Amino acid sequence: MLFDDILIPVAKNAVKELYGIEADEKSLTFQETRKEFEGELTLVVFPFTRFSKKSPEETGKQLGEYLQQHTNVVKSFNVVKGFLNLSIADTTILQTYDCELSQQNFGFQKADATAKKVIVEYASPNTNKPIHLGHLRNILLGYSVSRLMEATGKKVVKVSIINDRGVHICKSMLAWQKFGNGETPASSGMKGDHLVGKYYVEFDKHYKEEVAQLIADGLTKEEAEKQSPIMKEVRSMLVKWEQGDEEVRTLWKKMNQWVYDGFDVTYKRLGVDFDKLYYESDTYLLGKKMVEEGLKKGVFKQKDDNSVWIDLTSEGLDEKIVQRSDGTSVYITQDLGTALLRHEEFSFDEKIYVVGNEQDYHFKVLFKILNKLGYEWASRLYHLSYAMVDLPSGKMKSREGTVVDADDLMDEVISAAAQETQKLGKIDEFSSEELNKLYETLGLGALKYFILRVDPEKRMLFNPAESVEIHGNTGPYIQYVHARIQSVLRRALQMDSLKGFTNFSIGNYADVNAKEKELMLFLLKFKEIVQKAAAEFSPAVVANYVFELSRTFNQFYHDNPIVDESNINTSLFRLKLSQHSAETIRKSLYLMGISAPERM
RNA sequence: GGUCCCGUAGCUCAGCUGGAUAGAGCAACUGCCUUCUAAGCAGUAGGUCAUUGGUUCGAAUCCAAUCGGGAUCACCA
Repeated sequence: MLFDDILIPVAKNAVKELYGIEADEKSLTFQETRKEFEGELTLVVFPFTRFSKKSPEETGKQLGEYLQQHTNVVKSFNVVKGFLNLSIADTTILQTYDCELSQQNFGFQKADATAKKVIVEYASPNTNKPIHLGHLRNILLGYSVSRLMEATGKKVVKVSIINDRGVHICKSMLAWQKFGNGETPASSGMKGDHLVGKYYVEFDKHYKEEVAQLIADGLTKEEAEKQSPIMKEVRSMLVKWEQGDEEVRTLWKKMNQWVYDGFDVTYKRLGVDFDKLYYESDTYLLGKKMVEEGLKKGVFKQKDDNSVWIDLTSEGLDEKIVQRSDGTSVYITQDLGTALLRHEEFSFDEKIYVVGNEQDYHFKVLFKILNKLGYEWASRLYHLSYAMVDLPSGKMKSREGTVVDADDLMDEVISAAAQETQKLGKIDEFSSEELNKLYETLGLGALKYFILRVDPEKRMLFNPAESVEIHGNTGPYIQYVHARIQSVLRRALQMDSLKGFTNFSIGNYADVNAKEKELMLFLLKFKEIVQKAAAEFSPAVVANYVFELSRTFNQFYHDNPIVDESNINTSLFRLKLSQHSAETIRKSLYLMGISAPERM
C-alpha cells in the first residue's frame, strides 16, 4: 500500500507507546478508504481495543492523533466506528506522484545481471488441426504472463513444445493419402493447418462409418473399433514412422510443414511469438534414459510384462506408467526428458507451464517424479492451470465440430470492429491502410481483453456477440480513452502556451481537486498492480485495473476542462495527468498484448 | 467411487492473505452533445454471496458437511 513505508513504523511506535505492546504486522495493514468516507487510507482499530481497554472510537482517536503528530503525511483524520480514516496531505501526494510517475518506466523493472531466468511454455499445439478458441486462452495467457514476468525484472524465454508425432498426425496423413488426390495448400488456396485438419475430420468420418458397419455386422463396439481397417492402417503407419520409413517420414514432414506455415500466420496475426520451439519428435527419446536411470535408482519398478511404473500411492496419488511394455514412451516420459533438456540448456530459475486444468493431475505426477529422481529444480516448476472455455451452446468438442476456429474468430472480431467504426464515422483522416490497421487493433483488442479479463482459474463463457462489444468493460472502451487523451495532447502541442506541458513539474502544484487526486492515487497504484498480477500469474488483475483507471479518467475528463481551461497552470497540470493516464493505459494494455491506438 | 477446481444481481464478471451499507459491465428505464472524441458521463431499478453449521469483536472471504456444475483417476495426449 502507498505510504506504508512511512506510516507503518510510526503506527507501530504508537501502539507501543500508548498500549505497551508490539503490534504484529498483520494488524497494522492500511487499506484504501471506501469512497463514501473522507480520507485516503484506513486503519482498522478493532485489533487494538483489547490492549487499549477503550472503545474503538477512543482507540481510533488516540492512534489518529499520534499519527498526525508524528508524521507530516497525515493532514487530518476521522474515526467512524472502528475505522480510522487518514487524509493524506496534498503536498505528500503531489510530491510522491511527481517522483514516481516522472520515472521513464514507472511500474516496470529492467532485468539486470542478477535477473532470474524464467521459461514460459505455452501454446503447445498438436499438428493435426488448426488453432481454436481453447488454444487462444492458453496463448494469450502465456504471452501476457511472459510480459508480466519481464515487467517484474525477470529474463524470459518463451517456448512451445509441438506435439508433432503420434497417432493423431498419422490419421491426417493416411486420410490425405487415400482421399486427398494430391491436394496442397497452394492448389486449394487453403491455409495449411486447415487443410490438414480437414483430413483429420475426413479420417474420423470414414472410421466412424466403418465402425458402424462392423457393429451392424454383429461385432461389439470395442471389437469394431479394433477391427476397423482404416484404423489398422493408421497403426501400421505409426509403426513405420517409428521405424523411420522414408515414404512415411517424407509425407509427415511435408504435412507438418503445411501446418507450421499455417500456425505462423495465426501467431503473427495474433501478435505473439516464441524464442524457441521444441518438437516432440526430437525430444521423445530423452525421457527413456531417465527411465533407465530411475530404474537403477529404484525410483521406478519394472513389471513382468516389461512395463515400467512409479508407485505414488504413499503421496496420495496412484501408480503411474512411465514406459509401455513394448518399450515405447508415453506422454509423461517425453515431459520428463523435455524438462531435463530445458534445464540443461537454460538452467532456469523458474519454469511455467501454461496448460489447461484437465492436466492438473498429470503435472502433479510429473513434478513428483522429477523430485523423486533427485532433481532439485523440480521444486521450481509451476503449472499455470487455467479452466476451460465454454460456449453459450455448451462445451466445445472438436469431434463434434463445435469448436470455434481462431482464424475465423479473428476475422469476425475485426470485421465487427470495422462495421462499428464505420458506423460512427470518425475516419475521414485515415488512409485505407491505417483503417485496416485500426480495425485489427480494435478487433483483436476486444477479443484479447474479453478473454484475459477473466481470472485464469475460473471457467469462462465465451459469448461471440459479447466478445465483439465496444461499450462498457471492453478492450475498445479502454483503447478509446487512450485515443481520446492523445487527441487532447495533440491539441495542446499546437498551442504555444501549453506545448511545454511535458516539462511541467507537479510537485509544487497547489490546487488539486478531488477527482484529480483520485486519478493520481490510481496511477500510483500501477506499480503494485504489476507486482500482484505477476505474483498471481493473472493478467485479469491488470485488466480490472486498467478498466477502473479508464473509468476514472473518463469521469475526470467529463467535468474538468484540460486544454479549454483558463488557468494555464491548471491546464498544464491536467495535461500531465492525462499524459500519465495514457502511458499507464498503454503499458497495461501492453502487458496483455493489446495495442493502444493514437486515434479512433 | 477417490482426488482436485468452481457456485456472488436476469446475464458476464470483480471483490476471497477476514473488516464499514457486497461492486462493475451488459440487458431495462431516465437525463446530458453549439464547449478538449457521446466508442462517453450521470441517475433509477436489480442480492438469502448455493445451503447448513462452526471459528470470532467481525465471514462473500477461513473450516466442516450437504447440494449443484466441471475436470481427472488410460500401456491417449
